[in-house]
Amino acid sequence: MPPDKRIVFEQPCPIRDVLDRIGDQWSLLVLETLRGGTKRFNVLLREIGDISKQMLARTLRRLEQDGFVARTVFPEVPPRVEYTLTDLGRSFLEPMQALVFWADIHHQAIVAARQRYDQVIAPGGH
Amino acid sequence: MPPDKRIVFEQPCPIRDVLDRIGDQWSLLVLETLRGGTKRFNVLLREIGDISKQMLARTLRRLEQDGFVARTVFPEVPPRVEYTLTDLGRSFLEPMQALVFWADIHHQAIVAARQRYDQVIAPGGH
DNA sequence: AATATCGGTCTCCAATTTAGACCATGTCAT
DNA sequence: ATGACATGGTCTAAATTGGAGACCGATATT
Repeated sequence: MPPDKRIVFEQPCPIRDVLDRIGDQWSLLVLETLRGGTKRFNVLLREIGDISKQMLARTLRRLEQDGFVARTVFPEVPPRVEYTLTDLGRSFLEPMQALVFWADIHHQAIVAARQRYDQVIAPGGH
Repeated sequence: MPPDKRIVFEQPCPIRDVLDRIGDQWSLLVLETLRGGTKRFNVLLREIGDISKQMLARTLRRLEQDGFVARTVFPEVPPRVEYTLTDLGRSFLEPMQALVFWADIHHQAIVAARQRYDQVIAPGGH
């Protein structure tokens, strides 16, 4: 993202600003995974399954930056780093929950729409 | 996305499947823009402002595919193509609205968190 | 010794996104 | 008649982003 894509009229547009952050491949998924409680880096990595270390590290750093998660380092060997939702992060789970419910309820409709599209529109093309 | 990243245990995981679609740079923004009613391609392009033609076209095609928006072509010259939310698309606006409200309410907290991060954590590094 | 754990970072390569040219067609002003 | 403009895209080349896997330092385990 260019440094100030989210700036409109000299002020950040809240919606754009927030959507730009959580609207990526992984943020929502990480947040959803942390709903289950404090977790270590490698636990997140394994639970999510198909995220790369690099992207998990980046996503967590941005979520930390924006105050959604807190990062705690334990100076042990081997190192231990725990990630946990902040109050802000937890408050975000509520609207997100609504989205997850919606997804559950309407998933079939989406799958059906895809099939219709593949059969009716795709062969002829636009 | 590899063709079947969203397939888990031989069945699509609804949450992953839906989040993978709407969780991209542009889908939520396009949907939010269409909340205002039926719009033509170039109107969307101008209202969103910093999306490229190609990405708008792609995003709209996927939203159409998944049944969120309907596409109507008027065989005029110059061509006219209108995009409008379907019932499914409109039903999605409700949980999304919750997200938008949340963003409005908590935007300041996020901005504050960023400043804290920049001042406290960034200089020392991790 | 070797090997594994842990939380990353780094490099290299593949995939995605962007900017911008281009297209066909018809209307409007010169 | 000629040129500019509008529309809804698509195509290409260049820039950005993402993934796979090597690597690290310190210690415990085999």
